[in-house]
Amino acid sequence: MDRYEQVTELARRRGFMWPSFELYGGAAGFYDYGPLGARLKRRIEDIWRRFFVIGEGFAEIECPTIGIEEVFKASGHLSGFSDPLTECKECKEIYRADHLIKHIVEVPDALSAEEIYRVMRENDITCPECGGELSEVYEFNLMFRTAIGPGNRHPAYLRPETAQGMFINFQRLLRYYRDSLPFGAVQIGRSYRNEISPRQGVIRLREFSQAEAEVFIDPRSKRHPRFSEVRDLRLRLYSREAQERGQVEEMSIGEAVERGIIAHEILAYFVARTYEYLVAVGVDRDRLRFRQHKADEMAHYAADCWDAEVLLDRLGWIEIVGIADRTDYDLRSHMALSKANLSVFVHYPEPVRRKRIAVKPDMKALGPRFKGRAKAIAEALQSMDLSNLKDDTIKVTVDGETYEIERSLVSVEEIEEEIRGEEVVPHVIEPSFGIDRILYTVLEHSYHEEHLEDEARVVLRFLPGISPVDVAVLPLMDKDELIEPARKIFDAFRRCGMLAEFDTSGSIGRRYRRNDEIGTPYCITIDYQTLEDGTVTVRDRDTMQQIRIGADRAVDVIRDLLSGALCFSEAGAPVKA
RNA sequence: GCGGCUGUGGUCCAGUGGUUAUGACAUGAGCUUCCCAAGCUCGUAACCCGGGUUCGAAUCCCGGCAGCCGCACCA
Repeated sequence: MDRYEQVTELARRRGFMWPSFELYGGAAGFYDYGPLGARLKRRIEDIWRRFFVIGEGFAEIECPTIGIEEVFKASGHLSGFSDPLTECKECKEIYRADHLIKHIVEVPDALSAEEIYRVMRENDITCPECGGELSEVYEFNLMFRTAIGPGNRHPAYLRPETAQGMFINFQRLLRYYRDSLPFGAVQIGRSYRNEISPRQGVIRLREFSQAEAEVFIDPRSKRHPRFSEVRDLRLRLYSREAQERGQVEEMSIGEAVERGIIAHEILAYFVARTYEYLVAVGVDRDRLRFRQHKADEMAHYAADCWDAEVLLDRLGWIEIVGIADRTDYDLRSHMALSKANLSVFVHYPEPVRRKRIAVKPDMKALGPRFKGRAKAIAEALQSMDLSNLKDDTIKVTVDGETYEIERSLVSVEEIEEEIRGEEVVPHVIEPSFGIDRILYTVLEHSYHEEHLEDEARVVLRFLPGISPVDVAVLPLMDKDELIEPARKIFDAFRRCGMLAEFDTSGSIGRRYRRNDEIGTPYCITIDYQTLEDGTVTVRDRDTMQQIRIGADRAVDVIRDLLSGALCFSEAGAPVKA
């Protein structure tokens, strides 16, 4: 059994995650989170909120998981997110149709399915495997399609990313942030991709959870005001050039920007924050690197992209976060399709004064004379070069017709104007987190097997605050006189909102091991000494050491241990083994 | 989607065309003043689904589903 198998087996058995629809034989690409998994996921998401919603001040919103067709027309997912496929009628092999005509057509992407099929027939393309006849070309779109209301009048799709929710709410968000850049909005939620063949458990799902931030910035400056906070952070970078050499480089964030390895401060800033977040949820920093996308693997919207990758036992390096500079691609696309103005007026620090020659046609005279065409003629006059305005009569051509206008009907004056700012379409920096993959990584990187004497101890070394259970309360024996005081402590934890488990079954050692396996950081045991002097033992998951503390301090001590305010060895009197 | 391998209690595994499907671990109840998966007693619990062959199928055959490996796919 390799690590992947051990972790998924444990996760299944102890209630972290289960294949969905098992009762009816299952469906690939879907997973349920069990009691411990759902809690673990919530905690991973809550820490994400602490970093990005609270730490960065990005507003969290929640949008429908179903989107109407226009959204994905604009986003490019309707055309760019699908592949033209063809099938061999003989051997049933399936091919990317555009790949088969690559050597004939320069840009097969630009062709429709019908056009590709026509090219294939004209060139007698047959199955590369068996030479059989190929079927008509059909589009396989990775989006799940549905319809709003009865009939098929309003096609809709399950969203393939949460990002579009932030883009289409851009005007509302901009208003919410009182018309000023930069600002960010985030969403944590489900997305859907109808993968052709999902495998590897929770790593490639058809329904998955994303946490995405869309940070709208002024495109004129990609500096970050808090860059100094992360400048000295060192991490492993695997840039395009480094990949050519096959050599990962460790360097500081500041150096990466200075050397132009990461394009700009803002992208680098979020690479750094992503690193901090991943380490804070329990990703092993020695199995974490940031890899730059090569030009040909970039998504259709991205200008630059860095992935956080983790090393997993069976699967190798796996992407868990993508940090992309989406530039103004999305906002411009939505502007073009919706005709809405998705730009921001940015004020200059100082208004700029500028002199300008203004041509003013006399509309009182032009209006009655040219009626409906007056406006077009006036505009033509205004756009004329001054040199054309010297003669007594001015000739203007509008829509192929030439009009003669007396020079006296046009006045030219110099005006001074104040320019206070300009309209810009913001660029978007997008850190996009795959929550399910992060959760699996946390499980695998937390998994430890220890060999004590001749038995194995399996421990999930979750960081405090991540583990699904905060503390277990264990009466040494299943006796009323021990259960009663134990219950009191258990209730005290619950009243304080801490997640405690109460367990009387089996021997104390067995219960410790059970809690090790689900990563409970501390166990409190109530024994006969408790009845005499009111103390209980606290056992530390990682060292298996114990201390004695007063039962009345149990809640405070555990809370401080979990928050890191208190160190275990100083929290109480040590218990000799 | 294609090809190969696989599918037995919660987990790991044994097994056979024919009585009541083997075991370990886990799990439930109980006993044991029991601090690191101890012991004892008694329980609960499975042949992936559908069809076919057969007197009889969990076993053989076909199809489906799921998992693993390879190919393709993964904007």
